[in-house]
Order: sequence, then structure tokens, then C-alpha cells
Amino acid sequence: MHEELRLENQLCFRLYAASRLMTQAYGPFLAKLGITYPQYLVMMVLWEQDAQPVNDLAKRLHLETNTVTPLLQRMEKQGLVIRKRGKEDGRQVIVSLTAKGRQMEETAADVPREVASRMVCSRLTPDTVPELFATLDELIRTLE
Amino acid sequence: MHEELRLENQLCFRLYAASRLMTQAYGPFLAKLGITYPQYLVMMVLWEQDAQPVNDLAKRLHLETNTVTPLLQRMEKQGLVIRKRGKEDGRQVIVSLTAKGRQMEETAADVPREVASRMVCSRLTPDTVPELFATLDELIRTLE
DNA sequence: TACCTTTGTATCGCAAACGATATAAATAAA
DNA sequence: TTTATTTATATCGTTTGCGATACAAAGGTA
Repeated sequence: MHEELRLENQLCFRLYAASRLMTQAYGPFLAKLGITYPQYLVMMVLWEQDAQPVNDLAKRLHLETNTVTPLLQRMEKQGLVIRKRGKEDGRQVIVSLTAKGRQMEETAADVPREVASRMVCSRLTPDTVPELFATLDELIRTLE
Repeated sequence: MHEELRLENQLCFRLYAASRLMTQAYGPFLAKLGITYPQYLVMMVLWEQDAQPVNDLAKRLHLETNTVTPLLQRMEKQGLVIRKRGKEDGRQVIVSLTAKGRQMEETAADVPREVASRMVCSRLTPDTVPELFATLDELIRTLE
């Protein structure tokens, strides 16, 4: 038996499981807004900074553009964003929020708190969370 | 601007990004074995305990059976596992390793070390990793 | 100008991942 | 025993996610 191959010894599996369960935890709240979890991430990026090229959105989310493009196409069909060719650089596609997309920010502002309330852990306190964030941030920087 | 909606303040996004980047880190090594990352997880479960019903595999991986079934069908097509109806309970499908699947464990034993070597972080030490594991484990227990 | 390379998006194909639903076997209830 | 319910898998449709590839715009270079 190879101890290093035990599921319980894997960081990768914990991240994989935690990530999917976290996505599921957001599901019911995002369903009320009519969006999915990756779409929610795109919206957060745009609420923070509107009118960005596809490339910048993808980089921010650590995704490939061939993942983001169809995602944005679906969001455009739903009337959340519009996509326009860049004026200076005709290769770029600038993604901007519609009025509907901007309005959604108000409703969405409650979501993080609602999810957090279902996620009370003894090990996730104002003391320990910054440490966890820093560790994950370093891991992400190292892997990308 | 809603501070709680900033991407940088989200645990969910860090887990999402870290999980995908981790999967990508395994990619090249698993490609040599001819399997994908979720398939690798299934193999780890079976190396630990062979001949399990689909349901147990799914529970162990925190996945739905409708995700695991097609995964196993692809693995069966590749000759890594075989699926047989249970004798006592005809509803169950028992998944077992083939000789090829068992042999793969030897080659795979190097994978965790190879990935770890590309993942050296100042915040991921023998001291801090148990703490991180415990936090993620509690989070997973809370969310499931 | 003509040609080559780089850059930014998009298209295609495949493997997850999951909700909704279907199906058959096992179990409980009548 | 017949009927109803639960349980274990499987099927279907949609959304992600990514590698490989295509393609057009932009930027060199000769």
C-alpha cells in the first residue's frame, strides 16, 4: 500500500472537494438571481471594474479565453452584459454591464453573507481566515 | 462599491482557482499514465479498497452517481476497471480494478512527489500543512 | 509594399459536474 | 400476494473547462 496515494493525504483532493461543495452552497442563492457560479465570478469582476476586454477577465479568473468566451455569450443572451469590438484595437472584445447587470449588484450584495451564515466553522474565524487566504494566495501564485 | 463582493475577499474564489490550478499541475504527469484527474481520484479510492459499489465511490469523492457512472464507463472502456452487478444486491454495480489498473499504482506512486516538487511554498511546510488540512476538512464536513 | 510573427477571440471536440428524470431491484405495507 | 416506497444506477440536457486549432487584426521586417 502506497501511503502517498491515500486520498486522505492529498491537498489536491481537499481543494477539489471544498471548491465544488462551496460552489453548491452558492447555488440556491445564485439561482434566485438567475445566474450560475462562474457567471457570478464574472459579474464580480465587472462590478469592480466595468468594460474590460475578454483577456483581462480571463486572466483575473485564471481561466482560458476559450472558456470565458462561451460564458460571456450566454450572459449576453441573458441580457447581463454586452460585447463590443474595441475601437483602438479591433482584436479586443470589450465586455460591459447592461443596466440589468448593474442592478443585480444590489441584490447580490446579500449573497456572501447568506452563504457565510451556512458555513460556520470553528476553524474559520476572523483570526484564522487571513492566514488561510495568504496560504491559498501563495499556492495560486506558485501554480499559475 | 460593495466590499463584500470583491473577488479578493472571497474564500470561494480562492478554492475555485486553487483547485483548478492544482488539477492542471497534475495534468502532465497523469497524461503519461493516460488518465485524467477525476479518473486518478477514482483509482486512488480503488487502490485503497478494491471492489466497491458505485455509490460508495461517489460518496467518498463527494460526487453524484450521475457524475461517477459515465466516468467509470470511460475507465472501463480503457481497461482500467470492470463493472459487475452485485450478487447479493442486484441493484448495485461493483467496480473492480483490472490487472492493468492494479499495475498502474506502481507508476502512479511517483506522481504526488513530482507534483509536490513543483509546488514549493513558504507557507506549505510540515508544520502548517496539518493545520490547513484540518481547516479544509472541517469546511468540507460543514458544507456537505 | 509584401511577408512573417504575434496577439486577441472564437470554434470544435471531449471530459467532467449536476439537476431532473427514468428504470429496475429490493423492501415495506396493505 | 399485490401495491407502494425506497434504493442504486443510468440517461438526458445544459454549463463548465481546456487542448488544439482557426482566423483576423496589429506589429514588425525586408
